[in-house]
Amino acid sequence: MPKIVDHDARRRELLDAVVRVIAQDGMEGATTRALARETGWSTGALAHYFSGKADILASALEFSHDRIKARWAADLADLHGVAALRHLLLDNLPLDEPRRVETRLEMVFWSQALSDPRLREIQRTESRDLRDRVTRLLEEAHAAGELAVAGEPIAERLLAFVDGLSAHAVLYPDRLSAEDLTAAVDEELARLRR
Amino acid sequence: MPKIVDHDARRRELLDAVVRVIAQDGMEGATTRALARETGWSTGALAHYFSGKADILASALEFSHDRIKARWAADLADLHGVAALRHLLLDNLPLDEPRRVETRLEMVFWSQALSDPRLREIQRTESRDLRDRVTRLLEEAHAAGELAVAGEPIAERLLAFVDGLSAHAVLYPDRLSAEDLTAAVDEELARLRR
Amino acid sequence: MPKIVDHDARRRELLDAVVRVIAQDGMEGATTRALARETGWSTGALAHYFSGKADILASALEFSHDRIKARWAADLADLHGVAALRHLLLDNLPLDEPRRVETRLEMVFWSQALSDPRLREIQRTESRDLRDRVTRLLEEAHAAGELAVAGEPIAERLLAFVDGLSAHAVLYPDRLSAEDLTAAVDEELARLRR
Amino acid sequence: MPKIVDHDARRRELLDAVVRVIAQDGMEGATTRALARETGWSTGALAHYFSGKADILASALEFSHDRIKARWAADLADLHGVAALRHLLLDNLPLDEPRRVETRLEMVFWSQALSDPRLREIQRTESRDLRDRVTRLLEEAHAAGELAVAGEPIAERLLAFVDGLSAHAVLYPDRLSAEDLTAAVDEELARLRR
DNA sequence: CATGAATGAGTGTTCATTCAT
DNA sequence: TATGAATGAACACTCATTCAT
Repeated sequence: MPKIVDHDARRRELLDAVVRVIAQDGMEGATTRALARETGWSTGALAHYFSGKADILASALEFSHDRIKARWAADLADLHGVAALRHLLLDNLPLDEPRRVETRLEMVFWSQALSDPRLREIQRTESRDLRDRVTRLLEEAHAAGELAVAGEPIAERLLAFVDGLSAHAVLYPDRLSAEDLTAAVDEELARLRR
Repeated sequence: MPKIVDHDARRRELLDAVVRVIAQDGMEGATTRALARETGWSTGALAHYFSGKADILASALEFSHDRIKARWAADLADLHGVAALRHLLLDNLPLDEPRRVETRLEMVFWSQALSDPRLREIQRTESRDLRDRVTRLLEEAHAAGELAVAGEPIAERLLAFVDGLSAHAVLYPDRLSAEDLTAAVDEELARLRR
Repeated sequence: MPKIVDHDARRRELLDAVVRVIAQDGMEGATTRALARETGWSTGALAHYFSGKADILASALEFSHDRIKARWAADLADLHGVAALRHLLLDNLPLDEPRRVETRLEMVFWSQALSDPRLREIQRTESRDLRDRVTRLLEEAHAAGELAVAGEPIAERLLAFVDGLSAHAVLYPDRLSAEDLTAAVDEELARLRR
Repeated sequence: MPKIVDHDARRRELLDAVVRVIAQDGMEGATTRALARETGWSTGALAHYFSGKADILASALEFSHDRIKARWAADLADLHGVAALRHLLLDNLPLDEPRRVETRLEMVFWSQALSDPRLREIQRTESRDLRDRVTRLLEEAHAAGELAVAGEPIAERLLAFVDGLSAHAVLYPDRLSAEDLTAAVDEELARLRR
């Protein structure tokens, strides 16, 4: 009997390394050799799990999103209304190193998505899901009397704000500390209460 | 008798084409050959004006910023306070095709800057200048009684918001129209009046 | 308790699949994976029966020849003189699909043999055996008064003609039908009668 | 002013080397690196003259055919009837080293053509042109009273015979000398006179 | 015996750069 | 100045082979 590998588990293990490389060195640094080196496997090994580089990249983006959503599922299970909303928004900010990696990855893929329809579609779907989730939380909080307003346009702007803060925070870390980011979100939420 | 060329004028002419290619096809599409083709010159010709590809890219980023700042110098000359502030913020949004090109370019360079210190430094400087300019306009408007508040942190957040909106607008054009973007800025300014 | 496998029978079973792949997709299509897939076994299984790819290819060539010779042994048992000769020559032509496969295989190996001494030696031996067999049949027919001439040079030319017809027939199927091929051989034999 | 290269002349120069490599080492030996080495240029240089390896191979086949046809144009200018026909048929045989190279090349491409429609089409066209040319020479000789028969089927068989002889001569050089090949053609022509 | 995961050298190709003209 | 031919390292990818299971 040959060694049997859990393909999905191995893919996730590989993609974890791929995400690190892209976040660290950008798309130019993400050569197949560099990816193989970071995974600890040979270049040929990647071929068993991905159909090619485009598949690796798209899978890495999906993997990162899946991991984030799994975290939300765990973290938001017991939260509701504004508390849940706040948690979700803060989770989208580069407040610690793992999330700085996520933000950097996301920014690299924003750029790629501008000229790659497949990546753009992945991000479109993910972003819409997040917006809808925020919209629902806004409405939940509004129904509970926690917020004075709700609605998709507000969700839209909140997320744009969060993404703008995230980008600035990783590009200009001396200008926006974790506290600044948290305070910015809290003040936005405070405004929505009025 | 050597041909006399206005180096700086030629550089700007070349960089205009470079900016178009990067905004259109991303960094992967910006090969030296593609850049040369778009400029209408040969690859060797670019070598007379730039020390290499890294120089072309950095120069393209600076060129785009310079052109934007020149536009501000012209547009903001007769504007003051909130009117100037509003114009500046709206100018940072992809409200028309030329500025969509600028936003796309900027996003490509955000990604590059994450792993390229030289580009990051250029953006750092430009971004700080813009933030300081916005801070001054806020204070000017506050002094004139147009705004209830002012200060660098507000400038910081305004610009983060504008960049977040810009990114979302080019990535998800069906979600944020030019009117949505303008309305978002106007409501932010309205809030600052209270 | 190891499984008992008839090695030679298994080899022939594998080689039958190998021959199909080579005849169908050429040498470039005959990757170890493609061969394994067609055999229905894993790549590793082939390693138990062959020392490597070169061995697979040489064995495939020999296998095809062996199968052809076994067919002759059966078909020619009761034939003599010109009748046997005619049968043998026609058997070398791509008159039906199985023999088109044989011709295609042979042509692929002609090409390989030009730069592979081992394959060339196999073909040399097989071709000489066939030529000698044809020579003997010519002499048998001549002795029986069926033919006016005999001799090795005639065998040589007959076989060159048959191979040329075979190659043309598979390369340009619209130019040489099965009937054309049969007629060509029959006219050659008719000439030898005079 | 840059060095200006006659692209077509350079292509022919490169293809001459490509033909040598393929005839010598077969298709497996014709790696881009090996081709570049034989041409005396770098691998990148080939990219200036060919769109890729498939283009190199197809061009090499066409180049060889063009060179052969140019030779015919020169050699057959003053020949007519059977003399022209004889010259043309003998020219198709590997009677000397340059034509052994041509035969080897042709055989490699026969094999490739079996699984490559583009190459097959090139050979189809060339082969049909040659057949038509032979048919015309047969009719010319027949009209001049030099031959007792003529017609396309005879051309078809003559060329199949010549190709079969060619293949056997390069595969089994000890069995068919240049004299044997010449004699075989001459006897075929003698038969057509009766 | 049989598997298929893993290897890494080798492939065709692209590209920033150099430089003779 | 400007050209574009030429380079050769680096790229993504394939493949015959090995081997632990």
